[in-house]
Amino acid sequence: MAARFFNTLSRSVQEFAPLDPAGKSVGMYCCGPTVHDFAHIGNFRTFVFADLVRRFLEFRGFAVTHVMNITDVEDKIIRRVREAGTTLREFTGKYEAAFLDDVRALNCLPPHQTPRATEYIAEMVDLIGQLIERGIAYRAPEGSVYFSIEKYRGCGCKYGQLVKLNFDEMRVGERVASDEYEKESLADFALWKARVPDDGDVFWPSPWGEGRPGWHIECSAMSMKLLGPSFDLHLGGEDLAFPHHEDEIAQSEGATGQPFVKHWMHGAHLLVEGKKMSKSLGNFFTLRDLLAKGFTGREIRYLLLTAHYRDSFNFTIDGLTGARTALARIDECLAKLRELAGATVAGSDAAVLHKFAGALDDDLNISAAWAAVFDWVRDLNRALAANELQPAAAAAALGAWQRMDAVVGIGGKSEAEVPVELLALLDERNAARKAKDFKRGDTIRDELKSKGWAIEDTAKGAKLKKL
RNA sequence: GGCGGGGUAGCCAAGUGGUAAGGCACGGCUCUGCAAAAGCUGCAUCGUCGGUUCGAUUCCGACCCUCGCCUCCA
Repeated sequence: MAARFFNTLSRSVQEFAPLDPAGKSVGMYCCGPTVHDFAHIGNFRTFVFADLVRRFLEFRGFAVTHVMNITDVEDKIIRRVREAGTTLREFTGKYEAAFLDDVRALNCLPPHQTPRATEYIAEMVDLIGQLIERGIAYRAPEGSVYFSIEKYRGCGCKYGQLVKLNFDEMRVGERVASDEYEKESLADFALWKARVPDDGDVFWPSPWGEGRPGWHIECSAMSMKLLGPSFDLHLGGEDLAFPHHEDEIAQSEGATGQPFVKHWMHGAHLLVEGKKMSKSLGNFFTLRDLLAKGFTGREIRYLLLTAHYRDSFNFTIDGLTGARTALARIDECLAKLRELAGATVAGSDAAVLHKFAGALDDDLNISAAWAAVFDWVRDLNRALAANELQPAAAAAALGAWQRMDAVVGIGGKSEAEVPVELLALLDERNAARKAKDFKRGDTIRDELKSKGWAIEDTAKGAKLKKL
């Protein structure tokens, strides 16, 4: 079965087939962070979504080249650099490093390339030059360069591929910044922004004067440079569809005359505690905030991966607590399987993999995929409880889990090493219980608990588990 | 105003023209000296009103509510 994804271009679910004639290589670009602050949990939903797409394509045998840009020059960044009295590189470096730490904490596979906008200025200038040459872009008197949507349409290109636009009804220009009044048309957008005093040291030379690139041109220049003028897959948050991605298409196709991206996928936004995230509501969480509350990256990742990527999702602290319990259910089962399997080696249990992968083939139906996993866990638990599972079957189950986990990236909880002095306490409690000195036994149990370890009395004896 | 998503049990969330996956929470049971942990197990008629149909949560229409985009935004 082939993977089918919703393509924003066609507004329908269609089979994913890469441009590569061999059907093997996939070029995938995901709009990355603007590094002006710590990224929040909503941002990470998109990056975890992109990571899922990449992992699933790899699971399906594609050789994916994953590119994610770092936007390290932009209005907000420049303002904050000025306010902080620091340099661009120092300022953005801090948040870039934090971002990369955060995605690592969420167990996202590192993209193969993470280009910084400021290192591709030459490519952007080239691209703008091509657009000017083709008469699609123009230089305004103050030195900025704009993309003309009218001229672009005039050469037979279509503006409005991702979003149905009705320019007569659109409230175009209601929020246009005052420094953009030199545009010929309100719908035009900046490719190159002329240097202004507030930019400080942040500017580059260009044939049109000193300045800096517009936002949209970054992604066109970097994606085409690294993946070619036409590539397979472009992802981002749903808010980027218009204007950012629409403008990327216009700039790229306007310059090259070739189709830019075959398949566009957009992830829906996150609500937090039922509301749009905002600092005043107190529901604005960075990843760091959540880690500081004691939640782990895998719990957060799991929760972000419980809902379909095209539906808005309500992220709550209660949900995060529930995620912890749900993961423990999987962890417990895996631990029992490992114990039973021992050194036995076997292939992967095909039935669960088939269900799991089939669900994801269907436009990444992750909820159905999890249902397959939990049904499987329940069946295994039944067999384990009835002592009916053979070591070979346990090994096959673990093999299947390994393959599924390569997609969901939840991992297994690592078994914490029990300190020897606690093991001695455990032995003492066992002895006390054997002697029916339950009072002493319970005292030790409480003592262990206060040290962060719970006793689990199982049929095979007492075990310690880290709380 | 234009365009596009949603409304399924206490919460999160799949899905289907023939009476509804999974997870969390909750109840019951097993295990236990008691607990805890773990396991098993129980728990909904699908926003409202009409229509089509032998039959609709699933199709059509209207309405209500909600979220997003319309040049800061994952």
